[in-house]
Amino acid sequence: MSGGAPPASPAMSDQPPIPPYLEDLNPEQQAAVLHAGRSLLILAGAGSGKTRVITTKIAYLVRERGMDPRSILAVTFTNRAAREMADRARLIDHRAEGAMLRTFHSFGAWFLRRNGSLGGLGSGFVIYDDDDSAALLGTIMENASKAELRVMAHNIARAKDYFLTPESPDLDLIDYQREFRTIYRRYEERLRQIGNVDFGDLIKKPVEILRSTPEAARRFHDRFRVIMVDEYQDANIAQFELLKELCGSETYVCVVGDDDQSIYRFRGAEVKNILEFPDRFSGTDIIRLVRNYRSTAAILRAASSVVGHNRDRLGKELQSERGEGKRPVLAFLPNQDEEVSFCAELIGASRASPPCPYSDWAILYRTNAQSLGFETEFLRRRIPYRVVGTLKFYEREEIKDALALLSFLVNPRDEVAFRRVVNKPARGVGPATVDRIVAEAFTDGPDSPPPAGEAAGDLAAAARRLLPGLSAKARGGIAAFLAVMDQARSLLEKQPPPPAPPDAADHPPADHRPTDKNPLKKGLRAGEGLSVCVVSLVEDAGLAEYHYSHDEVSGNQRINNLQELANAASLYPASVPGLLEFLEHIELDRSLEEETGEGPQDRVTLITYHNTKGLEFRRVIMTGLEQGVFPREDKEWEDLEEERRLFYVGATRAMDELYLTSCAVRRMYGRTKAMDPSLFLNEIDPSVLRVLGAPPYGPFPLNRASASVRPPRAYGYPLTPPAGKKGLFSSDGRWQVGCRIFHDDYGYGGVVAIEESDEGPVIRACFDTGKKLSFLSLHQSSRITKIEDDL
DNA sequence: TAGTTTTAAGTTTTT
DNA sequence: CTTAAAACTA
Repeated sequence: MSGGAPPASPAMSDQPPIPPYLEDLNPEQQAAVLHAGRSLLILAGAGSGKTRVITTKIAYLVRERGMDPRSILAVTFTNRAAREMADRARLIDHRAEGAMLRTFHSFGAWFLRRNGSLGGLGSGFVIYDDDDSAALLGTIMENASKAELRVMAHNIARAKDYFLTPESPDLDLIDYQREFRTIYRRYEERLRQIGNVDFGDLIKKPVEILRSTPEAARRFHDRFRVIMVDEYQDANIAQFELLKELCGSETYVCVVGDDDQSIYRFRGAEVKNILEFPDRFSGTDIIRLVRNYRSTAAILRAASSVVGHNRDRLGKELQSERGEGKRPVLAFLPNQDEEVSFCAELIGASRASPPCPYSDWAILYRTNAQSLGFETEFLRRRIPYRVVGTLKFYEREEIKDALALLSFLVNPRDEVAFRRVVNKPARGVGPATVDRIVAEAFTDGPDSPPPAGEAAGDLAAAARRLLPGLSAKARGGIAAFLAVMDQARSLLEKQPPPPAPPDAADHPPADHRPTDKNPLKKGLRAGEGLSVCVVSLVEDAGLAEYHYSHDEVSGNQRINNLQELANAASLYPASVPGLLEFLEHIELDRSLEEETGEGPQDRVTLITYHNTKGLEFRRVIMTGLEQGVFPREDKEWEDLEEERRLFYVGATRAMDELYLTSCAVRRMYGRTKAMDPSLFLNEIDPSVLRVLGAPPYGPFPLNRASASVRPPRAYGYPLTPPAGKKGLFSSDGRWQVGCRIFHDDYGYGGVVAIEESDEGPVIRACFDTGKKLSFLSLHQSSRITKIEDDL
């Protein structure tokens, strides 16, 4: 680098000399870091080092400009990005730790905990997810099917994305039906009475509060002098409004985005936000980052040619700084099993000579369901993998039940939680009783404002009031339920008064009694902190016993899941704030923490295209490039353009090698369906690809020459036992005692005995999990595979 | 009414 | 093929 002054704005003339950690940046990046005008829009292509610019800028402001880190707010869209940004900024200067780095939603929750009262919200609110919203709508739309409720919940969520209230004229754009407005209004009303918020409220309510309370706005403008937004192209209208309200006249705002990477339009993201940013924030400077440090030129060419077919884009050409590189490989495969095998073979082959770590590989797919095939096959082949994505863990019945108990504990107005758990396990409390309690709790009429403090809508209090008038059965059940809640609450409240920070809980609560009191309790272990409360609640409410006795096999798993939830809770203090923090964390970040230690760290990544944003891998396989899968359905115009951007995002994750796979036939809904190659494949100049195989109907139109390349060999592995091995063979010669097998459900095992019967050989197998299974050789289930012994 | 069996439906993508 | 919702039985 020349060492000359970077192109900075005139105001920067009194700059100190360039610190060493800036010297590695290219001139545009440096300019972005040093920029100090009014507001800055960074148009940053994939792999152009935008995260680096933001983190460096944070460190620079703290270190060179003497800025108080607490006055810096950086907003991202995913928790992963927030964490990574914090880590990287801290590496440059530890003081950057003091900056606030959060997702939009987590920031909204943080704001509302402190300022919610300005909008009629207590600090003890719980965040409703889409399922909870649908459940609440169920109390409004008496006889609607689950599907209808979900559609309605979705529409309301979208209305909030667009910052539309039930009164907004534009509401018709979401759903033109007359009832929508009414239901949305009633939903808001009920949510307000209950005192909880949904996802959309985490953005929308702060905006409303900042607008209606200038003092609050001023406080924020005083505190946050610098605001940065990453992945700005994914901001929706409501988030844009929030950004505007957070910026005072003195606030420096810097947003970073790439219009080609906007992939959340379906969730209300508006590319307009980028295009119109300079109009909305006067004095905006624009810096473009087009040098790509991640991918080879060959990969960028393939990625660009697809997104280049989009009409609505600013248009830019990324310059690779990494040389030409290998041509991406496009493989046409017969079906999805071959696709899975192809991936496994590629990965296997890369482990030869200079072995390539598993973690260099990522397999991308369009829908989460597609991970299944890879998982089973990789398990079988012992290829270590990790699945990135939202965890189904929190969708599980037992977990949701436990969370509902906890939610009700902190907010006794939570009707959704109450309805879910008051009679589970059965306590003889029927719907009629529940309805009476709810009515009693919320009778104060629709337009009387909820009195502060004294619980209007307190369902526990209402239940207690009604107790004498209930039938004996219901009375007993309600009393038991209330007693459980009371006991759990006492665990939270009579904690030692010294404010115990999460990690300074050096005196674990005295009594962890695993099994004492009740012999039926199936040993849920309480650890530290909040887990004591979780375990107590789950056991006393009878949930543990309920699931345990329900069914030996799956019951055990459910107990394990509950145990895992309790373990997670042990990181939080056993107090009401601790519980709120725990619930909020679960609601807002459902990706599980990287479990450290367990299993190998070197693993292949299985991930949806959407989830890859911000990540990079040396080798990427983009799967399912078929019409209907990717792009999904027959999308048109904007929708199709969004799918192209998604392709672009996926392809630009690859540093060194890129593979594309397309199947001729795919199983869907259990039926086999013939597939056409993805439209995107036609949009890539064939000369930039190396093509293996051919699509089902005639040659690949754009590359007849390469199409003649011999198709990949049949992948798979031996199904016959290695010759010359001793052992007891079945009469049909397919099995021998001692041979290893794999079952999709039970895992690895071995054949322990072979008997002959009228219907042929009977194979008796024992699995490593302890499960035993017998089956006829003749009727070998497709779930069972014989595998070669590792000798 | 609770728990079971039968039938229908369905798959984006995420905070 | 899996999962959720309606239908049915004890």
